[in-house]
Amino acid sequence: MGVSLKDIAKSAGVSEATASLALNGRKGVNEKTKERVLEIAKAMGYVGSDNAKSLARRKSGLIGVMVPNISNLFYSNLVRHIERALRDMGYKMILVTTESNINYEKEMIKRFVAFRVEGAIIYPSIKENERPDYINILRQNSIPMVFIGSYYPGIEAPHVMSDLYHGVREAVDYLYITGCRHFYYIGGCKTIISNQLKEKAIRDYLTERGIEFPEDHYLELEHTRYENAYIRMDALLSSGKPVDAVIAADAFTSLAAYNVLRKHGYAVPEQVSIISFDNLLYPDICVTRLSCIEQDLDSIVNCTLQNLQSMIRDQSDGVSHLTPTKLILRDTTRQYLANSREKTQG
Amino acid sequence: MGVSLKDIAKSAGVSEATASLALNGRKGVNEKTKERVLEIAKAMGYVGSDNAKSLARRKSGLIGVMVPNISNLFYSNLVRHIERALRDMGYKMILVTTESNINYEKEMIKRFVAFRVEGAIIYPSIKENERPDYINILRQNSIPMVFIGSYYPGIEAPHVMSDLYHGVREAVDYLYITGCRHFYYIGGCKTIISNQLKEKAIRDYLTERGIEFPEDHYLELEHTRYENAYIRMDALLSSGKPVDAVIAADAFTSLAAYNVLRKHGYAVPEQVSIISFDNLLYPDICVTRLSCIEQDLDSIVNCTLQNLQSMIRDQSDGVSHLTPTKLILRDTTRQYLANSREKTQG
DNA sequence: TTGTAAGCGTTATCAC
DNA sequence: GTGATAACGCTTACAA
Repeated sequence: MGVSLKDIAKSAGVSEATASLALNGRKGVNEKTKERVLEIAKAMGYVGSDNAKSLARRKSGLIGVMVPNISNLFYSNLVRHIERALRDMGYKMILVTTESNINYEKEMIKRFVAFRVEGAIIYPSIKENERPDYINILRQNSIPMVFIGSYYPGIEAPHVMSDLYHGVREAVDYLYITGCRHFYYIGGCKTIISNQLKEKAIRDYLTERGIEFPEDHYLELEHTRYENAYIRMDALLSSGKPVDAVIAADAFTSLAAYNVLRKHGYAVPEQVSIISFDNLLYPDICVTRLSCIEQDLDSIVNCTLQNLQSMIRDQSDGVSHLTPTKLILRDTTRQYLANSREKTQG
Repeated sequence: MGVSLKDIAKSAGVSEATASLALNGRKGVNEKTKERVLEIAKAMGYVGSDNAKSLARRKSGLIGVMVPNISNLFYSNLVRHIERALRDMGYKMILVTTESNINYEKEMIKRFVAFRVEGAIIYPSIKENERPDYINILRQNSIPMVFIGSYYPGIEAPHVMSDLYHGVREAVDYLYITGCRHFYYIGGCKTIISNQLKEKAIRDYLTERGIEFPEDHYLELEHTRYENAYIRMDALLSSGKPVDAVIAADAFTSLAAYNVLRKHGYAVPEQVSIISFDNLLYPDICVTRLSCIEQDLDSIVNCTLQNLQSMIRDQSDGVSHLTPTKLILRDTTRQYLANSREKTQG
């Protein structure tokens, strides 16, 4: 087994208590003794067991972070931001992924409890999740949690996410005033809250303008992969229905839309505009620089962690927060010419 | 604090020992008692503390996995493979990243020890690492480790990685027999073993053919980012030196090379061939489908874990292994015409 | 079938 | 300054 405090104490000829004080840099230890202990510890490669420390201190110093996967640049960026912030706060991150699988999600929630994390950050991703009460096991063990990016309704926990409703409205508005009238959204399942917000934003805006947004204009993807998006867009364009605006869930989905549109002979953005979510792929790498709705990761992460910290420290309830998005106009949207605008506010 | 075994035992009116037996599904417990305990545990949301279990059982069930970062598709894919395999083996993964920063790497090695992981999988990424002896702290705490993807010389531990030497030789051979004579490599620091292997492969092959591979044909990047690669390639082409073959460290580097070549008016692959490492970006998304040297992740991961498991179980030393790569020819290399080949074997 | 008690590696509270 | 000792939450002989 590993080197233990007992080994160090014995080797230094002191009690475990003294060795512990010395190793933790507490005062009240003779300088000589301290040096000797430290030296021996270093020589023997002693690293205290976090298990034992957690038990004895009654706190683990761990924060659980749950995301659907890490092969997606959006999540891995998010995780990176979180880890950096957590490190600054003196916490260690336990990262788990769910692959959007409800069984894994349940398992990982339990793992958080088993690890006795002091707080949990959860990115919801389960589609068919009418009863997400398995999450309440955190509450039963008095582990504070905050949703990030979206949330499951019915769970008492704050969420921190982009103001998708207004972000999408802003995008739709821009598309509208640059002349678009036939809108489509292509992205994830409607059962997920964040997608419902996007859909509602589009529908509300268009309804105010007297334009329909029929159910089938939301191209719902089981998985938001390039291939799936490609197939759906291909079917749509083959049907001959008019299209002049596409809002897409992420860069890959947008690229699929772009490629299909080109294949069918549409000019982007002259005939059809595309607005993507997230500002991730290096602009240079893509053929065309995507216009997009950028999320403010820094602000989302900071707010999430402030929430969590106050929940941990002050037993507070935490408070939900929406951070503003930013519409970035590049090559897949038409230019706005001031005099082309009929009416600005919806 | 969380719900503890004591709470369950008290609530069920049994001793902690009995509750423990029941919860772990051991035999020798009255069926009625067992049911009662289980029911109460479920109602109270009991999840045993892994800390306490690890201490009591003298094993943590944890495997530490260290990669430079997770925002890179290559690493996140690798991690995904590892996690899946680990799950099947009944281990829990502790994932940490180093950002290729030696201080973080040291910190994370210590964290592995502090967590009392049963084994460690390490992807080396530190450039200026003459004395990586901080890794020996694992050995001092008798934690088996295996390097994956590369290794640090001087550390007694097996490594599992692609046979880069022969993989690159195969690629260079293909380029040579399709007519290339002016080779460049663009990628990471030469101080990293895996890069040294690649360089040696190119130099050895070309030397055998009587072709020079001067030092400055290895375009060494501090960080293998798109932008950096773009700048270096741009400088090279501006210098007017002849180029007709580029081997690049990954998809982004290759894309940079491709874009710069096009910008300078070179036809790919007619005038210049490009071979990338790793088969990652969806072929459809890129303008041009990259020819590449594919690594066999499955085989690397399986071998790594078999190694680790036997080191844990049998205290064996583990054995290093090189897995073959596969040359995938697509649109950035010329076609091989049988009669154009002068001599096949190097 | 159940309970008692020792032990895992620490920290923390007291005496000394 | 230092050393016993209890406690943390659990497992596991061993006894009952």
